[in-house]
Amino acid sequence: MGEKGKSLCCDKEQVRRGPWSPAEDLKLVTYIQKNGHHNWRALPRRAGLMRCGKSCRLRWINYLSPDVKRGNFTREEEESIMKLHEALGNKWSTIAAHFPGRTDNEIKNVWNTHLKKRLACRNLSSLTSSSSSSSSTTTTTLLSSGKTTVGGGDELIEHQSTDQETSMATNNKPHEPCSLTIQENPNHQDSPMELTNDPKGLKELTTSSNVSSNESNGSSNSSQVVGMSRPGAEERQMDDDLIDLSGIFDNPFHESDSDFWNMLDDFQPLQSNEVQVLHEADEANYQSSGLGQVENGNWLSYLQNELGFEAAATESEINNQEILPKGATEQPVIPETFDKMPNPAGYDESMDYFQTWLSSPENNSAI
DNA sequence: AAGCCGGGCAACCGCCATATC
DNA sequence: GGATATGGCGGTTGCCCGGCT
Repeated sequence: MGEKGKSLCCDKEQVRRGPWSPAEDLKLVTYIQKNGHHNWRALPRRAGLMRCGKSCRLRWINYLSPDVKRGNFTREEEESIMKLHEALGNKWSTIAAHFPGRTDNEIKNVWNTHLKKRLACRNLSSLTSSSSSSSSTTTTTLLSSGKTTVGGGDELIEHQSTDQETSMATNNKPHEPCSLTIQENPNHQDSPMELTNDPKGLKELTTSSNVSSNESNGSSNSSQVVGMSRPGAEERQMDDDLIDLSGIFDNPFHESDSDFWNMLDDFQPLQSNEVQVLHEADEANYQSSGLGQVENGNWLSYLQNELGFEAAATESEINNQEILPKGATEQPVIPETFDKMPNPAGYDESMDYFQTWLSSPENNSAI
């Protein structure tokens, strides 16, 4: 290939770009659940998607895979990321390897949007405090706009870093301009905590291992909160090279705000001995990818039923690697309107969108 | 109420590494 | 060993949404 490095997996004239629609998501999930993803380039065509293979891969890895941990980063995760970044730099995939269920893209985003600023503030803070005082006293003040709980969204925390925090702020990367006032994520916790003038309470605020951050939309499903807290966590010294978080992320579905994932949650209890129909050649890959660890046959069937689809069942159909609409007997037919489904903003927030879309006579009849 | 602005994040782009022929 | 195909990674962009004026 003369143009090494160029992504030639797709013809830009032919592929769809931009946000993924629910229908596309479903197609991708359906296909991968049935066939695995041994060949990303061929996948979109076989799955009936007008997408670039790389786009499918990214969508799967970063969002649709059941292995992806949905939800917010805990304070500990954030601290771990900062430490790892200090040691590894922008090796996002390496950093992500320490956080099962977290993707490099997600960690990269968290770093760029939150942690980089926080670190900059800490560095600045440490400079300020070291020049003005040698005291190691933590002087955290809290400016509340009247609400009494964290999570109300209005609290500003003027934060001078602790010794522990400043000790981590050794990154030599350029600092972003920032003030010493940090807008704490209003949802940086699992449950409201009373704020008083009690310094102890303030300390808890800044060190609690139960707080979670980056709640993207504020609706937290308690069943999906993945606690990283453990006794003495705040004093825990991190391994420089390896942070073993295995066993912490055991729930493959962690979208705290998405009915889509909630619905999938509902089907976990239904996971059964249903045989996963796989192409033989794909099975090893499928299993080694970890996909096989999560038996999603039932929720897949549910989704397919919701859209009036049923999975290919016979060997020939499987070899054809296509999902057949109900009633179709030959070549797979992806309803035209299926691709014309709108992509409403925030569809992620409600799986009802599938039902709503289906409830439309024209859409339903298209299937 | 409407417009503006900034933050957050999903997705894309281009390059590199590795596998395969 | 070279050419090509594919996967993977990191940087960046652009859209959406909530808060502010």
